[in-house]
Amino acid sequence: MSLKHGLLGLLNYGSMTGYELDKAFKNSLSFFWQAKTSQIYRELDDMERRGWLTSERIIQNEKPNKRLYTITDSGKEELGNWLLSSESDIADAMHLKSAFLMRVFFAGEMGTEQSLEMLRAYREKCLESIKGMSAAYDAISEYGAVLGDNRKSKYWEITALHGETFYDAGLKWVNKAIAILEDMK
Amino acid sequence: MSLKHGLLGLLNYGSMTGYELDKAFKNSLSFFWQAKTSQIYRELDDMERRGWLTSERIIQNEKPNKRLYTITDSGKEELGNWLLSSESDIADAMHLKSAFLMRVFFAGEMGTEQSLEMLRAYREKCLESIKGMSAAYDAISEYGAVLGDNRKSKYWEITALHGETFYDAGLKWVNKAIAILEDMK
DNA sequence: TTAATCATGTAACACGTTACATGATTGC
DNA sequence: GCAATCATGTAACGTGTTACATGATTAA
Repeated sequence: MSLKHGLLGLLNYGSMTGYELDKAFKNSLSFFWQAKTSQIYRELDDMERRGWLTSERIIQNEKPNKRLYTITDSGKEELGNWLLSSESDIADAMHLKSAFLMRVFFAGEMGTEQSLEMLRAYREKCLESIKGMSAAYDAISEYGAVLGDNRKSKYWEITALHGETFYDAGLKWVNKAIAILEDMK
Repeated sequence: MSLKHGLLGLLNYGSMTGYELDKAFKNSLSFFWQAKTSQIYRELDDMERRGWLTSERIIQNEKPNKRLYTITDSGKEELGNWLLSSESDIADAMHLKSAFLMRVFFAGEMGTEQSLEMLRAYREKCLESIKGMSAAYDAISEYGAVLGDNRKSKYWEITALHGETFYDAGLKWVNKAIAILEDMK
C-alpha cells in the first residue's frame, strides 16, 4: 500500500491539490514508484474515507475549480508507522520484476543478432538515464535550498545516488553481456 | 502480460503439469518475475482458452490426479512474437518499484539512527543475495549440462550475471549511504 | 508424529492500466 | 491557429495477493 504512503509523505510537506500531487509525484517519487493520474485521484478518495486527509473545494472563476488536500493527525500517524515498520519491504527490494530480463532468459529461441539488438537498445536507455542524473541532482539541490532543510535533501540525494549506481550497473552488465554474445559468434 | 509468456517459455522446453511449472518458475524466472501458485493456475486456464496450450488430465491412483499442459503451434507463435516485439519493455526495465526506496526518500521524518538501522538491514539482504549467487550459477551449469544446450544456458548465465551485478551495486550504494549518514552525525 | 511433497483449485479483494469526458486560458 | 497547462474524474478491464479447501503418501 505504498502509493498512499507516498502521497501522505508529499502532503506532509504541505497541502496540495490532486493535480499538484500528481506533478510532485512524477517529479520526485517516480524514480522508484509509478502511478497514473486517475489512480492518484482514486487513492485520495479512499484516503479521505480513512480519515488520513481532508479536502476543501476551492472555487475559481478563471480556471477550473480544484480540491485542496490536507493531511490529518491520523494521516501523520499512519505515515510515521509506515516509516518505522520495516513491513518486509526490504526483502521485496531484492526482487525486481522485468519483462526485459525474461526476454533475455528465453533469447536462446531467437537469433544472436536479434538478441544483440535488444541489448544494444537497453544500453542506449542506460546511457540516457545516466545523462539524466545531473538534472535530477540539480533539482534536488534547488528544492533543498528552497526548503532550507539539509537533512531532508540528504535523503533525496541518497535515493538519487541509488539511481545513479543502478544505471551504472546496468551499463556495466549490458556491456559484458554484449561481449559474451559477440565472443560466441 | 509477461507471466503468460514466461509460462509459454517454460512449456516450450517440454510439457509440464501446473505443479511442475510452478516449481520451475520459482527456480528460474523468480529472479525477475514473481507469481503465486494460484495465479499460475488461473493464467493456465486463460491460456488454454486462447488456444496457446492444451491440457490432458492424467489419472493417478497412488497420488492426486494431475493435468499435463502442452504448448500448441499458436502458443509457439505467440512466444516468438513476444520475444521479437520490444513492446516497450526496455523502457520499463529502467523503472524500478520499491517501497523501500520510498521509505529512504522520506527518512528525514525519522531519526538518523532508525534510518541507519533500515539501511543496515538492506545491507544484510545484499550480502545474503550475493552469497546465494554461486548456487544459482551451479544450478545453471547443471541444467545446461543435462540439456546439452550451450546456447540456451549462455542466456541464463547472462541473466544470473545481471543479478550479481545488481546485488553488488546495491551493496556499494548502501555502504555509501551509510557513510553519508554517519558523517552527518 | 510431524513436516514435506504431491496436486489442484475458488472467491474475494487490492492494486494498476486504458480509454474516455469536459472545457477554459495562456503562450508561441 | 495549435499546443500546453490547468483540473477533475468515471468505467471497464487486467493483474496480483490472500485466505481457504482437500487429502493421501513418504521421509525424519
